[in-house]
Amino acid sequence: MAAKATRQQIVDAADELFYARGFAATSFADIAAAVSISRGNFYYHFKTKDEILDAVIEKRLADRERLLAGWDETAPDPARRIECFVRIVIANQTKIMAHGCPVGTLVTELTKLGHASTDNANRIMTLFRDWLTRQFEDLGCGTAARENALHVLSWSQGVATVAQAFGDEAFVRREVERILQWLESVRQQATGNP
Amino acid sequence: MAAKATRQQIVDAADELFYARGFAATSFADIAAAVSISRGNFYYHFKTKDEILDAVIEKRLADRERLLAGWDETAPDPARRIECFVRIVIANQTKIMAHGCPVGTLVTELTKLGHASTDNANRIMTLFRDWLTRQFEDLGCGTAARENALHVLSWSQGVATVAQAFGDEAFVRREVERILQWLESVRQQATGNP
DNA sequence: GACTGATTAGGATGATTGTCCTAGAAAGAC
DNA sequence: GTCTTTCTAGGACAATCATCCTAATCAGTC
Repeated sequence: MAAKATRQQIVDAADELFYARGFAATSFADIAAAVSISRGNFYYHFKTKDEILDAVIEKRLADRERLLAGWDETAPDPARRIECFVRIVIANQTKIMAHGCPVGTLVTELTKLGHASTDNANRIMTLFRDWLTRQFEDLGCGTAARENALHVLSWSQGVATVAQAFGDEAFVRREVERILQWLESVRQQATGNP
Repeated sequence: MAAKATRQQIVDAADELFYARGFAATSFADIAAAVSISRGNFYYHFKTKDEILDAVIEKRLADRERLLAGWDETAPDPARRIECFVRIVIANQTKIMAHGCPVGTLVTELTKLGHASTDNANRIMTLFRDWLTRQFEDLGCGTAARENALHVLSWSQGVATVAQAFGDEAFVRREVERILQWLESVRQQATGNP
């Protein structure tokens, strides 16, 4: 139980540090210091840095799956669910302006490093893409569902990058309004409902 | 002259390596090997790694300024100039799918590193933003010019990130068509011309 | 209370890093 | 041809890193 707690603490700390500083720039010592344990103890739980990375990816994946499943249950229709997705850039605005998108920046970094876990990290991107595709299908978009899903995903990545660069809150709000307006027009065209 | 050539070679090699692997993951030895010079010779031209980074940023900035100035001269109207900007994601598609946007990924990395040259790198982002703003102003968008500029910039960053993640060429083409359609509607509304 | 396995601490190791130094080669001035 | 400046080479340095190892401590069982 103490072990479980320690392991969980390590993954949580690594998750935040990888997000804030990047994977490569975060050292064993950094994570150990954040959890207040020794490097030796560290090695007992994770034999390599790549193992921690994979654990962090699994955690992030599980977190996002839970988030999406929650929206599937609570939001009444696909359009509202997509809106939930869109609004996370406002909910997480402060963190995004400081460190960008947790998913996009990790994939970018691992790709550049030629890291073996790149595909693994990409599973989170794929999760978002497929979930969004399902929502647009439910909305009645048919074959355009996947295209629209990638459009929303791409939109979120762009907003995160520019928000990080300029730290412009008003920009984020305007972009959310803009994409929601687009979403509404897609919904009307797909359903025929006003 | 030999010195100038060597220095230029170093900057060019660093530019490519920083793009392909990232700034932190590129070592002195990597750049030296790419140019086939010794680390000692290296130090003669650049005293610190940060100096190389700043030189690379200056080069990228100058390259982009030249690119934009070229469009200012060759393209007949602001809408066509913005279209030139949009189409670079197709022209550079292969590199973007491999390493993302050279500007966006650098800013993201330096921000995470808390690097002193973050603001410096952001000057390239700002260059794009201000140039795009000028184009939308010339188009007659008035106060919406800056908002539209950020929209296009954000669009390009999102496309680059998703293209890098999924390696989907068709997605890039569709997104270009989409934004050009939007651009056309903005132009019509701003100018009143068909 | 002794025993066993899980957990922790902290130092050792070898590789890599950015930085620095010194000596020699090249090149141009006089 | 000598001299001075510019350039190049290659090794030395301390710091940092991921990784590994060994010994101590803890918790639960008999």
